[in-house]
Amino acid sequence: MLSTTLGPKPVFRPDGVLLPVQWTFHLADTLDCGQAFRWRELPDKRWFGVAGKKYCYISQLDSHIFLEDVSKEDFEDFWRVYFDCDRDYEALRLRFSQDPTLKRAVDHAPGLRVLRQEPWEALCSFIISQNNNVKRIQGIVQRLCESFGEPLSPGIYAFPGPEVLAPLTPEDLAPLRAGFRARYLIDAARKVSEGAVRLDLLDSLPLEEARQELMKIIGVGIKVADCALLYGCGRVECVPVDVWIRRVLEKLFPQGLPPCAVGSEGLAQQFLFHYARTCSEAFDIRE
DNA sequence: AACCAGGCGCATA
DNA sequence: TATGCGCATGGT
Repeated sequence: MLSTTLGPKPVFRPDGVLLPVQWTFHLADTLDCGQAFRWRELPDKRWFGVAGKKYCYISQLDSHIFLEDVSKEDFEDFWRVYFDCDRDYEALRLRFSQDPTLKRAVDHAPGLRVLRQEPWEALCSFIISQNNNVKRIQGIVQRLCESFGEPLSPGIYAFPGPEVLAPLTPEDLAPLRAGFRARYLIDAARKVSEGAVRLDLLDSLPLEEARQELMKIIGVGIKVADCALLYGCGRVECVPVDVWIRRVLEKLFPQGLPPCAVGSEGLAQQFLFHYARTCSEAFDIRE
């Protein structure tokens, strides 16, 4: 599904980068659908977010997405991958539309994209996500970055690396108010920084081995592992099953996801997750 | 004031 | 293998 025939190319200008909306890219659906936790919509409707060691302001225009003050180099080296720009989402939409139920989910948010985040950042974010809600996940991640992340610009902080968190204690993390998840973050940081868990192998390992590698970490079960693999390693064949997806699968796909989703099940999952959460009466999956 | 939130670890059978 | 419970915190 990777394609070089995406149509209009990005336009590089001195004041930023323009992405054609023919790529099917909707900011709100993509940045506020529970896959990343560092994006905020500002009062002027721009979105601001930090990812890795980069940050940017983005806005949704009629025919383009505008990445403010982003250089061609930063786009090519970072945001292009982050925003999954080399995937043909129009072709994906057509393929998923072969199944009537999946089509409804895709039509509900056709501009939804699955972001390719940093593995460590995705891992930590979804450790924090367990038995938690999106608002509080966002708050904990923000305090984590403000407390321990490298300053990129006044008031803007990178996500702290594993080597920063590894020597800390749960008491050090108390200001995050992460609760029982604090010791999970520290265990993850220690094992990753010591090399006991190898994040660099996750995109090439067979899926089950990649899962087991992540599940060496206390507080990482199959769901958190699958989230790290899908959102942090581009493993789009991987389906994190949370309570929402479990209900969707039970009610709508008792035989499993349809053939048109094979190989991209994780992407299908994201459309279904978003549809179930924002349009539950259509699915009728609540009791 | 219980119950829930993109789960997981542990005890028990 | 399969349940059920507690877990920190904060919002309804």
